[in-house]
Amino acid sequence: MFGLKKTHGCGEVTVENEGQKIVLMGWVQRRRDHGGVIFVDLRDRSGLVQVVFNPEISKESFHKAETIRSEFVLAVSGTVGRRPEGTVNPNMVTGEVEVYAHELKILNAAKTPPFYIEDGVDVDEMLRLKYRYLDLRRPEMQQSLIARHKTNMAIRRFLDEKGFLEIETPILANSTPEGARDYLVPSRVHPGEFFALPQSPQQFKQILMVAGMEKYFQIVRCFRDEDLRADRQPEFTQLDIEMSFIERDDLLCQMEEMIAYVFKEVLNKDVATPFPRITYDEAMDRYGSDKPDLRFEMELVNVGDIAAESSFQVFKNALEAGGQVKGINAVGCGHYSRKEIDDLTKYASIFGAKGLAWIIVGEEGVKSPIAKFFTQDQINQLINRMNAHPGDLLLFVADKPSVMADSLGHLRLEMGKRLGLIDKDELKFAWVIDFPLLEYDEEEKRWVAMHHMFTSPKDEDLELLDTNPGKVRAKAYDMVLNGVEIGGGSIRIHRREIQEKLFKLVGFTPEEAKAKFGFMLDAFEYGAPPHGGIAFGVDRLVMLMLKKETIRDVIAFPKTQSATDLMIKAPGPVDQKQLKELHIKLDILRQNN
RNA sequence: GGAACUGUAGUGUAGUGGUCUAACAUGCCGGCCUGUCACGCCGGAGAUCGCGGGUUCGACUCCCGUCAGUUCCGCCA
Repeated sequence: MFGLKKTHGCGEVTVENEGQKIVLMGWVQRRRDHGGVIFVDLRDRSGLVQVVFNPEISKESFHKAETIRSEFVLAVSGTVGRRPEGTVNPNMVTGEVEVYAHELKILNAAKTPPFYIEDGVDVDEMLRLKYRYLDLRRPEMQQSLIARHKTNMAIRRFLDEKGFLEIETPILANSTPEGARDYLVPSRVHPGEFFALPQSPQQFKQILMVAGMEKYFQIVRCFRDEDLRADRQPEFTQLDIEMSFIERDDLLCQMEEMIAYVFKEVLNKDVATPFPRITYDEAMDRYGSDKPDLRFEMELVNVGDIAAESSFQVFKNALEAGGQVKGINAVGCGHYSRKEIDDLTKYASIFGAKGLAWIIVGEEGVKSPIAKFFTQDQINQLINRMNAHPGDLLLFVADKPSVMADSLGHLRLEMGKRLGLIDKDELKFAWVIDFPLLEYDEEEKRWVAMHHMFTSPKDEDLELLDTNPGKVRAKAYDMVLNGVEIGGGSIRIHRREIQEKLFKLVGFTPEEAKAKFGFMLDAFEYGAPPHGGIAFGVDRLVMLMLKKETIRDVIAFPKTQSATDLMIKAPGPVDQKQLKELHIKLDILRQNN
């Protein structure tokens, strides 16, 4: 094609190749023109190597090299040599060698890129996304996508060896009640009807169990039309898994093994198994979160009993209304200024806390606006309970349990960060188990499934379904890593009468249930095996493995927070003709259209 | 739907009411240079300060609105 064939990766040239004639192809990282000799760092996926253009070797190549610029695409044939003494570059993997160019072909010129193609860039994310093909040339980004590939491969290898089948399920599926907002796709053939893109292949994978596949997995795109976050994209990738004839602990063990395998294969890191298991109740109680970051302590301490004895009306009112009073000990933060504490109060209020009570523990008594409501004995009890010492700052939230947990739990994380208690290299896995089956939706005045409607109650809680649905625990579990939920699943209901009870509890009439899930109920009539599964967020998993702050950095073409693609400019308008074919009329006025 | 932060040459920043006729670095262009590797030296070009409105004698700077990006709340079984 070019009369040349690439023989080596730029980053793969070593002293072993000394004297060999090789052909490199790649992009110009940097040109250093010394007048009489030109150095070019050539880059491809494998790394960088220095190419030397010297008129004594090839006058023609030398003159061509005078015209090249950053990001030109070159083919270079040349001889590998050890660098002369004193010119070895220890900062470069290939720093001991260089390639003396005999022949240079400029495969393509390039405009000057809008930002530097190098790691650690501090460039507006808008630009990175608009020119994603340049952003992805950066070694850091290439390494991320390589690690993601390796993760996928390791997962497939592991599951294949364990007898799992990778089976594809439809992307054009249907809308299901509950859950996130759907992305809809109009049907041309059926005017007025719509497909929905799957929020997960939940129903298909259960059907596959009924179909006798026994062990299924899929690395699959899922879609949810909800607002974005650093760790949430409208389309994201799940590792979806389902197994028949297993119980919860079989699945948990296998998944631990799989995760340990992946971390070993991709990062060469040892992950200790089994993972600690913590119940939902305990997680909420001790950490104020159902995905606790176990890399540091600072647990929430219940001081309700002491607060009840005090004369602090705010605490007492909260308790009387069924709330809780808990605190954390921000060790060594006794020096915090009024403003710093005000900022923490503001932070707590984001999560609904109406206030933040504080006590600074000093050598000689405490400093606190609420101290006057407590006897000295009660203060001492608080200090003892919270294991506080002079110089510590105690922070308290009193509210209904959900608000208290949310605000104090987040405050715990914030203080953990500020105090440097979090070791970024640590990997703290845990299973959170025994989630509630249902939660009460105040707005809709009804029970809704916390996980989904096919999640099995725990056997010992079955009778509570009729008497106290809120107390029923589910055979549901989340895998948590460093305070991030990376996977979640459950053992499913496979008995019809329990399924019907569930539908009834969440307010589905038999007719509605049949309309929405009739195919599943039908399927379950034909011999559904006991089964259960789990789904991992692959983007989040890889993000954590690579210590990235956002899943955008491990997705090749992510969307902005307003769910647009800045490179391809999606979404965008379509022709009237297309809309007409789909029988769609817009009820908005669009200018210039 | 809401809150916060950000927006100034290609890029990253400085500039907080008046020599700002907008500075610095880097990149870019031209010249010189045979051992550099963030090469160096000399010279040059490059910005209607996101957009719209207002306050003011005067606005990059203050106010209001708007757009975009990011973070968070709501939302996300």
